[in-house]
Amino acid sequence: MVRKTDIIKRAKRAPEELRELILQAAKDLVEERGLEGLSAREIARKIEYSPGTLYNVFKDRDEIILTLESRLLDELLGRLKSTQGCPDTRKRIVCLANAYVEFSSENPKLWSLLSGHRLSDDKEAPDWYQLKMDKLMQCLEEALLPLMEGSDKSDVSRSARVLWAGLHGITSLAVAGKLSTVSSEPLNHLADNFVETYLEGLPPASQT
Amino acid sequence: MVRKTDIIKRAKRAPEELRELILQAAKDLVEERGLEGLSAREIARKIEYSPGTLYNVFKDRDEIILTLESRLLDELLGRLKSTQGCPDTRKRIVCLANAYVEFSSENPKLWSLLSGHRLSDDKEAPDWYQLKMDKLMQCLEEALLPLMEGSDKSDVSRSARVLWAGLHGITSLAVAGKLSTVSSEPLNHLADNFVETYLEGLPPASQT
DNA sequence: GAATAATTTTGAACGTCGGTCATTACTCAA
DNA sequence: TTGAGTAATGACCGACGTTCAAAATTATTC
Repeated sequence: MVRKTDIIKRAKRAPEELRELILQAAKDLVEERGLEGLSAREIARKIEYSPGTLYNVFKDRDEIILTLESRLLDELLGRLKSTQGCPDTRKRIVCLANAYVEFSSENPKLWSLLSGHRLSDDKEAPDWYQLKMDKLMQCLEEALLPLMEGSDKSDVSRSARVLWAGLHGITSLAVAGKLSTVSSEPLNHLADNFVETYLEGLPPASQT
Repeated sequence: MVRKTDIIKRAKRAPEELRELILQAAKDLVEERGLEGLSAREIARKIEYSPGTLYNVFKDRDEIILTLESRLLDELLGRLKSTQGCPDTRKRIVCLANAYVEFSSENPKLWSLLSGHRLSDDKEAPDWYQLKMDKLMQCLEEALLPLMEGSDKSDVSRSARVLWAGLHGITSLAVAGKLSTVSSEPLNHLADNFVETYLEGLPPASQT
């Protein structure tokens, strides 16, 4: 026997459930078609709601994308934290870099949200986004600290940013296929070379 | 006395002239409103042609953007070449990096075409684009060569790519405002630190 | 000059998009 | 059962990239 609620189109759902449904569909869409393929209408089609519904849950398209980015950063942070085991300081940083590169390679289209998505108009990233960035940066700073005992806090902070930006540059160019016609050098070779050489070049730690 | 050709809307132009008109309008548009603000219709409005006309000159929007990118790369290459004067090898590379960073800061919106523009669908960058990249890379490789006398060609090539990608990462994150909530560290400090530290970390040249 | 051919420019039309909001469909407590 | 409150809708807006038959303009020929 068929109850009415089996047929209705406009199913009521718990708000959280709907939110997750939207985000999952959005993620799938990006994974298979990239940022360009992510449209409100397409999400709506996937989850069998009308486009308007999305705007009861998210302010706009940017907010959906930023939420995906946020979760990406969370996941990345998790990966980085789980590489803390290595006793040797340098190796630990190389591990961090490898985790970063590996993560970016696993799903390039998703990853490229982080480098490819620009906010419309001139509005800037929300606070929680910057906070997440800071956490990531802190992770790098902590790993760097033992190598830079004699340096200012600001030096450590600068080096962390340089490492971060460098990895970002390598992965985002690689994902965009803009790094090399010929070389086809494995991504992690570039990343390893970068990290190892940079660390090697840091001023030797002075004991106090 | 008013001749007919003074009034007509549909002025005939030399094809090259029209092409330049379009590109100039496109460039202006990007400079003031970024990639998002660059629409075929808006270009057409600016130059007082109809949208269709653009498609007699360019295949599609991507081609216009790629042409802008190409000219950017040309200009950058020019800047890099004009810093070759410095006798000291290390300083010369630092100069290259500074030229790069300076160039990217002069017009951030234009610059961010290079990092922000993704080709639609899955079509890849045209050959001449890759060739230009190779030239840029060659420029770096030449500057690196004296520092890496004992190394393989492939090592030099790899280091050039790392330098390039690192600079790309720093400038593109900076342009996107994603590098630091607090620090507000001048861009060139990061770039200098990156280049100098990386160079310092390169294996010492072996004399043969 | 007129007449014809060749070329350039047009702008309406198509399908898409992000986003809005009055209307509708549904839920549930009284 | 009813009526208030909530969730979902989908037509609508303005804008987009792109196409293409038709129109306007220029070139060529007689």
